[in-house]
Amino acid sequence: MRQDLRRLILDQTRDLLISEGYQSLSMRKIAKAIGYSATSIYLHFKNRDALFYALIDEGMEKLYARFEQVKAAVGEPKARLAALCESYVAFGRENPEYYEIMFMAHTEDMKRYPVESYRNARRNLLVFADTFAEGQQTGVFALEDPKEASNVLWAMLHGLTSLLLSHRVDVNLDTDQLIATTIHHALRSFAAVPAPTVS
Amino acid sequence: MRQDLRRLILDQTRDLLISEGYQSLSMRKIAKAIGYSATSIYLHFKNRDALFYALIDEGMEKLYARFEQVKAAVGEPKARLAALCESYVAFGRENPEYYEIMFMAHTEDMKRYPVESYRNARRNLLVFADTFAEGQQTGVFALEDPKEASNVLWAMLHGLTSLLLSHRVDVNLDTDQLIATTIHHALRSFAAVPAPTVS
DNA sequence: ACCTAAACTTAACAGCGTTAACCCAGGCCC
DNA sequence: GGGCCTGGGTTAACGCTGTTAAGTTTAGGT
Repeated sequence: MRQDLRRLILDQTRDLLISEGYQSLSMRKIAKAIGYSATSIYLHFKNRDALFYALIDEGMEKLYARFEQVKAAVGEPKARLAALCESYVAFGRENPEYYEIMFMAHTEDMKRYPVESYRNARRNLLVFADTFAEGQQTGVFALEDPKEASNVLWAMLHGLTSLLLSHRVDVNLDTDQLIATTIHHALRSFAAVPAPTVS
Repeated sequence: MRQDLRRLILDQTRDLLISEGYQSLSMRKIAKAIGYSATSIYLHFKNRDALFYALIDEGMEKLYARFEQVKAAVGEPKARLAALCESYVAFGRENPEYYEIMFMAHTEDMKRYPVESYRNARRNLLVFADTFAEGQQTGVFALEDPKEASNVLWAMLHGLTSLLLSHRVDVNLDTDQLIATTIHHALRSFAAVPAPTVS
């Protein structure tokens, strides 16, 4: 069945991505993994990029599901924002292969990323923006534009996560400590109340 | 002469990188650009990665030169830190091709990045750390470890820069505004004095 | 029984990084 | 001067890559 093979391709590609990494992935390897010829993949995906886009979409869904859980569990905006931050970084560390294709894929690769997928991915940012807007109204956050604030926070979190995943951070630094400190500073920068003199 | 061709390879590779991008770069294209056979490149660089490492080193030098200028021009720690942040992001935007290979190159590609180059690159982080340490003593910054703080700040700046370069930021947002806000928040998170209630 | 359409395969193209083998000019030693 | 080595360069080739064109097989409908 048409849908079955598509599902099989996606699953095997994800497994290969996890086990062997993005770099060593090829259409022919995927073909071998699914037990079909390489060209059969093109019956289900326009090309290599389209296949990866589909995986990116899946990753975005996974991340969103995680955010939904946080949203349901934590009501207070400040605490929820903190939980979202931790959730984002944890997602990246637990699913490096997803995170890489989702947010670290090369510029040119993303040029033809479908608009509807882009909009779907944007939902994740909106979770941040909504929380910012909520906390802005209750006066716990100091910011001008929730949308802009969500991008600022995302940039901070993405910087941390991507540096960690690409092993560019000083090995002498404790990773968990660095994550905690970064999130602490990120949140502190949006806090309405005067911050303490020592971090 | 041996050194001349090495220089020519580096220059042409950089030019190709700028004009055609990282993705479409190949040893054979470089060869055509320098007017030699592809294999001649291997007489000067062990392999493709080594060639890129050399370019990364050049990029790190360029960035460092920029930082040195800031260091010389701005004495006060807080103002200097702000200038360094702006300088970092500006470097990324003005030299996207350098920034990409320096900080956005794929994980696996960096596994064999030479240790001495790594140490050289670290100098750039030290400029941040030194400024933090200086401001910490005079009491204008609230932080525990200057080294850790420099990594936190770097993560924030890198997140912003890489998202901008990969065109992942909402096009409706004004780029300069976003940069200003992000840097403002990043610095605010390290400020010792209580921050104002509105950003 | 014949036609069509879908699902899939084989063969091929052009390009990739890299290696092995070879060529050839210049300098050194006898 | 003849032999030899060496450094800088070459060509040919290997085994990859993504992708396309053409061909094959299979199932279903009339």
